[in-house]
Order: sequence, then structure tokens, then C-alpha cells
Amino acid sequence: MSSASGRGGPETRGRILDAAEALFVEHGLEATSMRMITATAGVNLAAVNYHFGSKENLIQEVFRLRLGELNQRRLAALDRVEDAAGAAGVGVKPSQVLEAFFEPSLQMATDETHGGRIFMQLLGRTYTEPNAFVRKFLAAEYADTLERFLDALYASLPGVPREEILWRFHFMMGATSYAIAGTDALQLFAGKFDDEDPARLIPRLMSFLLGGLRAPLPELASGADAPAHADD
Amino acid sequence: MSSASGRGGPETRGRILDAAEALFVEHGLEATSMRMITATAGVNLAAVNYHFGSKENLIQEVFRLRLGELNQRRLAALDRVEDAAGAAGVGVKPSQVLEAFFEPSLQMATDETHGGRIFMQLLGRTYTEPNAFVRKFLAAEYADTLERFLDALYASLPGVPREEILWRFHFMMGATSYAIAGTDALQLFAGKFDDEDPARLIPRLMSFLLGGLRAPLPELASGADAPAHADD
DNA sequence: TTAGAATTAAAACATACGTTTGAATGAACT
DNA sequence: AGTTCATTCAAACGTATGTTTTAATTCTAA
Repeated sequence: MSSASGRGGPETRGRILDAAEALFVEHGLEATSMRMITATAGVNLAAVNYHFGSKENLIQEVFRLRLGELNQRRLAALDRVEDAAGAAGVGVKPSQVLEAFFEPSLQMATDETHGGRIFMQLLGRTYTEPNAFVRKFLAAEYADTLERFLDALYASLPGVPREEILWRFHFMMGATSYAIAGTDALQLFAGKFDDEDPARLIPRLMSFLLGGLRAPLPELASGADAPAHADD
Repeated sequence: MSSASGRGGPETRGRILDAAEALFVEHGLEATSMRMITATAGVNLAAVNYHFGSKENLIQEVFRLRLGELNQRRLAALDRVEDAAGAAGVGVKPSQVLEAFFEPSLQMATDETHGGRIFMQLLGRTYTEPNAFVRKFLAAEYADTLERFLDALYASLPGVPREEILWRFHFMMGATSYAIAGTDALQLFAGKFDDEDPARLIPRLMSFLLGGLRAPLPELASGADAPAHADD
């Protein structure tokens, strides 16, 4: 079994991971067959089952590797922000929390050299993947990171119910997912985006997310009081 | 061939549509087999190919039916808003445009009696569906409606570049998609939502969307001027 | 060089898929 | 009654799936 790539194996394991990642994005998890993967990777069909045991294990491995790195970057960014604020004796700002969470994904998504862009498109799709075992696995991988960021956001927004923060975080992940899945995955706006420069995507999205996060709280279902938002 | 359900056919066609819709949500398009559909509908395996020709045609029919109704409601709502504003001699407000577009989806999504809720979950997932023919079809079905709403939004937001509106609309659809896919589809926040009352989802989301839409414009990539947003 | 483990290769495994076929059914019309 | 025609049915079609098996090969270490 061995760890990364056995001994001197001609990187068969790594080639499978790369090929699988790219094909998962292009065709989805279910629609990507073992034969497509092995053919693209230029290895024998049996290699996947030999190195990973099963297709499910391969999928998990693809996600675990990249998602682990992504969440590590996020937590490191949050650490830096909290340390700096602590040293200055002030609280962390919501915008800083958002940036710590979403910037790493966007950086990864717009990094052409790294295979990151491919992965982030895959990840965005997978949040809503119907496949039960994939969702369960993803939730487990995310749990700790999500917990820390929700706490940080809650601390940075006094007076906002935790419930509301939870929902807005959910909405923000949705907006980010679409931002990353982007203009080539979603062709609804085909031919309408003049400017797809990924460098400009980050400020665009961050501005939108901040606006949404700091929007006036909605009136609670009971239709009594005055509307909370300025109505335009 | 006949239109709705032939002559006295025991609604075989309709039962297939209902079963397919529910199964597509639960397992995805590719992972839902003809045998699952026909077994759930209680009809013969060959019935799908007889009534719809192929699985692809069945998928298209499922989407066409509900999406047609949804977009009709959206356009009707926009008509009402524009007529009222025209009669009063004022412009349409951005919040009104948003409500005309997103409220019908949320109404449909939270309507338990109708099969609407099921469909909206399916639709939210399908925007990012890797399957090419589904995306193409969806884009075609959406084209006219989207065009009208983008125009209305552009007219209601003087001074905001059309490019920016396009992006923010994209982001808003992402947030809405997650809102609808909701807490049972996406288990990342499992056990953390205390309040899943769908009636409160609408004001929650609308408040968030409005905040995002009206956020200060991002600085354009050139790192010159002062930041446009109040930084917290 | 040789023994032994790790890896690759070709082939077959059983199962599931979407679709097609041809006969049986049953109501509507002449 | 007989005929027609849309629909349903059981069965099989060919193809593709993930996985397993067995043999050949490559590399490592003594």
C-alpha cells in the first residue's frame, strides 16, 4: 500500500488522481468511468482498484487531498487575522473573516498553473451532489473548519442572532460556488460576459458577499413592525 | 402520440413524470435509471420509451413543464411591477425586480402541496450539471426570461455597469440555489439549523440578496483609488 | 545473481444500463 | 359482430459498468 507513491512507481498513483480530478469536473462523479480515468492517465484499468481499492475510495482521496490543503489555508488566514486583532486589542472585523474563508478558495480557483481551478469547480458542484456518501464525507471534512469560522463571524457581529449568521454563511457559499463554477460551467449567460478576468472576480464577489452579510436583518415572520431594510 | 394523456390512459404518462421528478432529486439525473422510474411509477419498463421516446426526452419534458410555469409567473410579476410604476410615473425599484424573479421560485420551493418543492431542488442542482445537453437546454429555456430581467435591473440601477449587474445576478442565483437545496440536501451544517421554517426563508434570503445587489461597487483591478466599501 | 515483493497487464467476471421487439390487451368505432 | 388502433406487457437486445483474477513484469534488497 505505501504512502504517497510507493517506491519508484512511475507516479501511476498521481497520474490517476490528476486524470480523475479533471474528468470528474468535466463529466461528474457518476458519469466518469474507470476506463475513462485509466485511459486518460495512460495506465492499466486494474490500477485504480490496486492503488485505491475502489472508485469510491478514489473519489474520497481526490477530495481529501485538496480540501485538506484548502481548509488549512483558511484556518491559517483566520489565525493571522485573530492574532493581529488580539495584539492591537480590537475585535476581528466581519470582512476579515469573510476574506479568510473565501479568498483561499478564489485564489485556488483562479490559479491556472496549479490544478486548483479544476478542483474548485468540482467542489462547488459537489456541495449539492445527491450522492449520499459524498455529502457525508464532505460534511465530515468541513466540520471543524466551519465551526471555527462560524464562531469568529458570530463574535465579529454583535447583536446578530447565530441563526441568521448560519443562513447567511450558507447563502454566501452558494454565491461563491456559482462564482467559481463560473461562466463556462453555467452557460445560462452564454456570450454575455465581456469580462471574465479571474483577477477581477475576487473583488467583485467579496463586495457582493459583504453587502449580503451586512444587510439589515429581515423582519421576523410575524408581520408587525416596520421593515428593516431601506427598500431602496 | 396525442397531447396530455392520450384517451383514457390511466395517467401512465403523468405518473412517469412525477416519479422521474422525485427520483432525479434524490439520486441525480444520471444515477436515476429507467427501471427505478418505471418501478416507482408502477408501470412497465417500456412505457418511458413509448411515451417519451428516450430518457433524454423525459428529462427535457420534466424541466420544460415546470420551468415554463415558473418563468411565466416571473414574467407576469415583472409585468405587474412595471405597469404599476409606469402608471405612477416612477421607475421600478431594484428590490421589486428581485422579488419578481426570486419570489416565484421560493414560493414554488416552499409549497408543500404542489410538487414544486421537489422540482426547485432539482433545478438548483441542475444549473451546475456537467451534462452538456441538459445545460444547453436549460439555457435555451431561460434565455428570454433572463434577458428581460437583466434589462429591468439595468434600468433600475442607473450608474451601475451592465457587466456588474450580470455578475451579481449570477451570484444571487447561486445563493438562491443553495437556499432552496437547503438544509436537507446540503448536510454541511447538519444539526445546526434550529429554524427551518420555510416561511421565514423568503425574507431571510431577500434581505441578503438586496444587500449584495446594492453593495458598493468593487474597485476595478487597477489598484489605485480608495476602497469603495466602508470596510465594516 | 537470485529471491521476493510490488506493480502492471490482459482477460474475464457478474451485473446494470437504455432501448427494441413482438405478442397480448382492451376500449372505440363501423 | 368485427376491425382498428393505441397502449401495455414480458422478454431479450447489445453495450457499458466496477471489480476480480491470474499471469507477466519490474524493481529492491540480500
